[in-house]
Amino acid sequence: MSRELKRGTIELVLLTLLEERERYGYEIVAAIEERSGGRLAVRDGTLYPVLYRLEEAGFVEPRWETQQRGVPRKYYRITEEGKEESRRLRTEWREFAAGLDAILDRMEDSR
Amino acid sequence: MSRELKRGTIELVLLTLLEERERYGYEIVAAIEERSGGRLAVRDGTLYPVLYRLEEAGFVEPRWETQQRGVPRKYYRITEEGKEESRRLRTEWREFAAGLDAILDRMEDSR
DNA sequence: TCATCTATCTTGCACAACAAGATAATACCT
DNA sequence: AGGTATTATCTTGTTGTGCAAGATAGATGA
Repeated sequence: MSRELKRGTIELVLLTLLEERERYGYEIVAAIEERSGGRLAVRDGTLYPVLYRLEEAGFVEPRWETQQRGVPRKYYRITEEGKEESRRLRTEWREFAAGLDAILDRMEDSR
Repeated sequence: MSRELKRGTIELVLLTLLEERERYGYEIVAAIEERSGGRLAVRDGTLYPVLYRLEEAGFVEPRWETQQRGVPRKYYRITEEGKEESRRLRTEWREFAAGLDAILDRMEDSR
């Protein structure tokens, strides 16, 4: 899937997945691929910087968890501000998609 | 509307509008705003470089038209390759939107 | 011991949309 | 005629963000 289309949507995807429950980065990478039916994919090198941006903005809060077995994981929890931002981004996405579809819908192959 | 969301979609929008009929740059700016119900907007400084990219790729062909009155206009016509590209981008957009919606749809406010 | 897996993190790059402004021809108003 | 506004195209420099590539490190198993 084109890199450009993803722009501006990854934050919304992360916040949405974190609204369901706490997750750690590596887990989110897999969740995105699975939940989108393989249509979306994000590299971990992309994901971590996004999580830092969200953290700095106060939308998520991290918590280290040392496992019985395996490497320590950094779990992220969404904040109230994060939920608000998620709603805002979701609305913006829907507005955008509706606007674009309004242009595409006149094409003969349009759905 | 956020700058980032638009990324990668402007070429599709232009090709779609040009599939309907020949248009010139300044006209396209207005058409985008009108047809999207005011939800999308693109500046002319953004649009012209996109048209050059499309021209260089062989997806559109320009033609100068000197008006009886007013400044000369550069009309763009879509090529066969351009129509193919338009279909390809349209499919890609729908796949992407479907993938993203699959993630969003589990949220309680999800439509 | 060595490879593999899980997991986090960093650096540098690419590229598209935008702001801001330049240019030019014409139209309108006084 | 002169001055301002309108239509229209084009250019330059900035910015943000996704990605490739690689580093690090602990745990596990052959």
